[in-house]
This record gives sequence, structure tokens and C-alpha cells, in this order.
Amino acid sequence: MASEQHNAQRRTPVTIHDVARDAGVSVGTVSKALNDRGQLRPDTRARVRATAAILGFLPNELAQSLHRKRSFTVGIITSDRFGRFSIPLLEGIEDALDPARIAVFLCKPTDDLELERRHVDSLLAKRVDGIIVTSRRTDPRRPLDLGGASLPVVYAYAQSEDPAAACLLPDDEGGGALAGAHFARLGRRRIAHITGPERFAAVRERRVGLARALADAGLVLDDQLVLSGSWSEEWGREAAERLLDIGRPFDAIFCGSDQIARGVADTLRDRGVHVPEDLAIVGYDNWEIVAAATRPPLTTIDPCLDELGRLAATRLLGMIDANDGQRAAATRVPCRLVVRASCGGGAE
Amino acid sequence: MASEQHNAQRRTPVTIHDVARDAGVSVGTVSKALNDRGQLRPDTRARVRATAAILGFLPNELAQSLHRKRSFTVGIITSDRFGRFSIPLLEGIEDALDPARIAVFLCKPTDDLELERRHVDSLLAKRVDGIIVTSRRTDPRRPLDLGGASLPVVYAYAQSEDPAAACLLPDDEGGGALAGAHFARLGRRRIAHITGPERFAAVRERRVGLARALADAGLVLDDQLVLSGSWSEEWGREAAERLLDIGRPFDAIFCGSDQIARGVADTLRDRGVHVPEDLAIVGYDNWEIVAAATRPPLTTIDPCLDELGRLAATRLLGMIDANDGQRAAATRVPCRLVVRASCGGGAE
DNA sequence: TTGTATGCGTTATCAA
DNA sequence: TTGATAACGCATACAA
Repeated sequence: MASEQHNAQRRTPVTIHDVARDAGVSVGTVSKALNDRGQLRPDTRARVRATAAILGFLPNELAQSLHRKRSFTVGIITSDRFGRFSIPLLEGIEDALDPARIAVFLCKPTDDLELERRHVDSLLAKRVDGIIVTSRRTDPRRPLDLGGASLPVVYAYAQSEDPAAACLLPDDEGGGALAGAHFARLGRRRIAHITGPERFAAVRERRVGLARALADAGLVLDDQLVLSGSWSEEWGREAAERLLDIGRPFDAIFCGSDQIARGVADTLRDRGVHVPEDLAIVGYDNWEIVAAATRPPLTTIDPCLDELGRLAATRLLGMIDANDGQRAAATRVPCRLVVRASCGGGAE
Repeated sequence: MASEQHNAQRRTPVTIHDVARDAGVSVGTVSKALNDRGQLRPDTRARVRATAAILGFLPNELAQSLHRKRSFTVGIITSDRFGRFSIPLLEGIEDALDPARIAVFLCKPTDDLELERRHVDSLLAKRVDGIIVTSRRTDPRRPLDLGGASLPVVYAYAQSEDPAAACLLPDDEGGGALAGAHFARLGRRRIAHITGPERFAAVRERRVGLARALADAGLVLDDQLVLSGSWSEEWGREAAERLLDIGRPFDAIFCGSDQIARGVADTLRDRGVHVPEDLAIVGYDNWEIVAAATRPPLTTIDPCLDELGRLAATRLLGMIDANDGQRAAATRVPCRLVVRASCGGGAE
């Protein structure tokens, strides 16, 4: 019955010996039958399979791993407590790992290098086949301390100070360029930029991309119209106010995050500025829950973190198979423009 | 050097045999020295420890688990792809599991029972010590199909149809009551309620709690002022409009989620209604990023999911130790009122 | 075609 | 105080 699992004494799992006994063969035969190895008479194979199924036999992967010297697990280490980046990343990672029948150990998020060290030790002790390091910002970080051990590591949405490390990063410059090009295509001429703290590499790179795309269209990015602050809605509101008060004309705003864009949109609404008629807005992140709820819904840059996660996991699988440390420099994953309403219809 | 890990051939991890050889003792002695077992001369113990440290020896937990018949891992199964609930839950779970030196296998979120079944098999094959089932809503779900196996399972922010299952749920009725009592205490008399779909148990329970608290204060919940729809900001806006247009007086709104509350607040702002002077608002979830960014910041009910996760993990640990299925009915975890600005100052 | 023996890395029991 | 040795559950080389 349904509640059986609760009061029943915990049964010890059925082993290959149980199957062997019930099927009237030896353990070796069971192993061969179940793994399609060696030469077995078809009917024994079938009989063994049947009894294994009846008993609900599941091979003990601990024993298998011990034998194969490969655990079919990977560890994930992250500093993104809030999960904003980890969630989509994780989705992609699991997408790629699932088919390879690899399970993931998720470590508790932390910034503390000492705790991280302990997590690594724990993973090493579990003989994970590899480790994926994830972060909440893309600036270079100290290389993961493997403490003398050696196994494949890839950084996803994170970057190691070690130039030889395998890193996958969003193409922030490309993302900025996407926004700039979109504005230019729509005939906007004077672009403002409200973004996060200057110390973030992402902030600087997106700005470079924006400027490049504008230049390509014969436009110039006016430094007076670039405001960097924090990543919050609050800052979006404040910066929008400031921009409107300078009295310098502009017809579009590229925001460093959807949250900033949300704040900007709210302020424009308060001040009677019409979006997209008077002003076009492009956000960043494609954080659905914010972008879609904004009035008007935000056209935004999607950093495609799920894809980045997929690629990271795929790269890790490659390194695991290659059985060596694969020197692979940083890779940039392209972003995607998602058109909603804040720049006007998606017409080309 | 830093890049050593990348080009180096992958070293095979150091084993207890390596330590034994280097220390000039037998493997048994190493095991005893490292685990503080048996009677050993202090200096041998020290010598073994030293060489283990030098070699960077980490016991192979696969082998340990095989031997101990206990893996010190638990699996987490969830249907919450977006992570809104899983993230805080996971934080609590890991808080409780970390000190017990237990690692977690995180399974890819899914609604598909067939895929869930495969995840369970994978976890069983890894001989996890227990499983935590998590969800994105609290309505009863089909019991996890263990396929005849038997091991501890606890449902966190999820409920099994099996009445004997160990479930931890937020006290939604209590949460509703918290909101009602807060309004009453502040002198609000006519409370409106904008909430999610009626089919959610949480919606019904919170409403019951609200009504109860109001009744306790000699107030009555006016059915005309209760609107249920979806969980979105959009619905918050629409419902607020509707409420204002009915022409029925009210001086407070209890919202089913912070997102709904955000929509409500935006609409009130548009319509020139002052919060909290004209209308008080209480949200639900204490989703910091929304609640704090709303104007004014939302007073809200915090379901304390991290605490719920902690309790769930603790309960699981108990079941694992007890070595039997612990008949433990559903437990409700209390919510917490978080006072910000949307009801006026936090004065009692 | 099937069974037996060995090893994977640990821990634990029993001798020495 | 220390060293062999037998599990743990599985896969595989080799023997029958």
C-alpha cells in the first residue's frame, strides 16, 4: 500500500547476488546478462533479466564507480546565493548532463574561499568526474583550489585568473552591440545608457559594444548620457529622473538590467513620457518575470544562460572523455535580442 | 603553477595504500590512525597523519559508502523549474545537511512522473540515504514512487496524498491570519483580498485565516471584496482597477503574492490613491527583490521557506538515524510578518 | 555457455 | 601495538 514505505523496516537493497540466487546462476552471469557482455544463451539472459526486474534490482553505483574509477557525477560550486544566474545555468547544465547519465552534486553557495575549499575536498572525496564553477559576476576570480588534485574544471558565467582555464562567458560586448544596432535600425539617434557599477567587467564591455554598434551606424555615444550606479530598480528610477533633468535630448535608453529598466519605465510613466513613442528602452537579462510585467513589456538582451550552461557541461564532458586537461581559453557565448514592446513593434 | 591542473595528465587519486607505503605501515594502521580507532602508539598515529597530509590523501567515499552501507548523500526532487520556492528551500536544506556532512544530488526539475521515476531510480542506484521532495505548490501530489524500495522521504513545501507521509508545509492559514490581525491592529475595518487561483489550497487557506483574524477583531470579510485570479502583477493591476470601480469602500488590501501586490500598488499610484494613507497593503512571499522595490516597500508575509527547508532536512536526518520510516504527519511551519512601509510605520 | 577468482579502496575482525 | 584478511557489490579475465 501507499504507506508501506513509512512503517516498513528499511529493506536492504537487492544485490546482484540476490538476482543470481533467484535466477539459479552465478553473479558473473548476472553481470554479463545485464550488461550485454560475453556469450550467453539467449534464454538465460532473458531469465536473468526477468528475475532482476521482478526483484527491482538496481546496480549499486557506488560499487560500479569504485570499479570503473569513474563516478558519473560532477560537482557544481557557486557563489550565487540568490540563484538569479544559477537557475538558468543549472537548467542548461542538467540538460547536457542528463543524457550522459551524469548526476550533479550541488554545493551550498558561498563567497568564502575557505568554505569553497572544503566543498572541493568533499567533491574530490566523492570522486566526481569534474567540477563546474559558477558565479554571479563574470569578473576573473581566483582559480579553484584543487589542492594538488587534478581533474577537469570549467567555469560557467565565471572566469578564472588562470588564462589556461576553460571559461564560458556571455558575450557582453556583443549584447551591448545588439542593443545599439537595434536602436540604430529603428532610427533612434541619441542613446542614453543607465547601467550598473563601473567595476563590473560586464558594465564596461556592454558599453564598449554599444558604442561600437552606434559608431557603425554613424552615431556617437554621448558620455554625458551614460550613468552608472547599482543594479537596482531604485537606481533606474533615480537615473531616469536625472537624465530627464539634464535637459540633453535623447530618444532611447539602454539599461544594464531589466530591473534598472523597470525602474526607468516606471519613472518615465510618472513623468508622462511615452514609451516607446518618446523614448525607446532596451533592458538586459530577459528576466521574464520582470521584463514581461513592465509597462510596456521590455525589449531586452537575453544572455542565454541556459545555452551557456549547456555548452559548459558539454565542454566538461569533452574534457572528461579526453582524459586530460584540454587547454581551452575563454569562450564567449552570443546573446540574443528579445523584442517586446518597449522599442515599438518588432518591425525590421 | 596555476595552470598545472590543465595540462597535467590526470593523476589517479592517492589511496590508503600509498599512505601506508610512505608511512611504512599497513593499510589497517592507516585506517585506524586516520579514524581514531583502536590502540596505536601516538607517534605512529602522528606519522601516518603527517604523510597523509603531505600526500593530500582524501579517503574515497565511494569505498567508504560501499562498506558502511550509507552514502551520506540525499537526493532532491523538485517540480519548481523557476526556482522561486526551491532556492530558499534549498538554502535551508543545505544549512541543515552541511553540518551532518551530507551532500545533495539535485535532480532536474520536472512535472513528468515518468521522468521523476527515472530520477528516483538514479538516486536509489546511488544509494542516497533519503530523498526530499519539493514543489511549487502545496496541494497534495501523488506519493513519490519508490518502486518497491524503502527509504526515508520527506516532502518540503509539498504534500503527499499519503496521509502517513512526512510533509512540511507553510502555515498558510496562519499567514492569512497574520495579515488580518495586522490590519485590525492598525485600525483598518474593511479589508479587500486580491489573490491567486481558487484551486490552490494556499489561496483557500490564507483566506480562511484572514477571515478568522478579522472575526477575532469583530470584523467581517466581505465576499464582494475578494477577487481571485492568477498570481501575476498583471492580475494585481486589473483586480485593483476592478475593486476601485465597484464603489464599495475598503481601506486595506491583502494580496496573495508580492507580485500581485506590486501590480496593485502600481495601479493605486496611477489612480492617485495614496498608500498607506488611503489604503494599506500586505503582500505575501517576502520576495525581497519585489517587496523592497515596490513604492512604498511592501509589508508582507514571509513563509520562511529557508526555515521550512531546515526543518525538512532535520526531519529527514531523524528518519535516517531512526532507521525506520517514522510516521510523521504533516507539519505546518509558522509564517512571519515583515513590516515595511505599505501599511504605515511598524508601530504596535 | 557458464562459473570462479580477483581487484576497486575502505573498514573491521582477528591474529600476532 | 600492529599486520593480515575478509567483507561491501560489482565487473572482468580466466578457467571450466
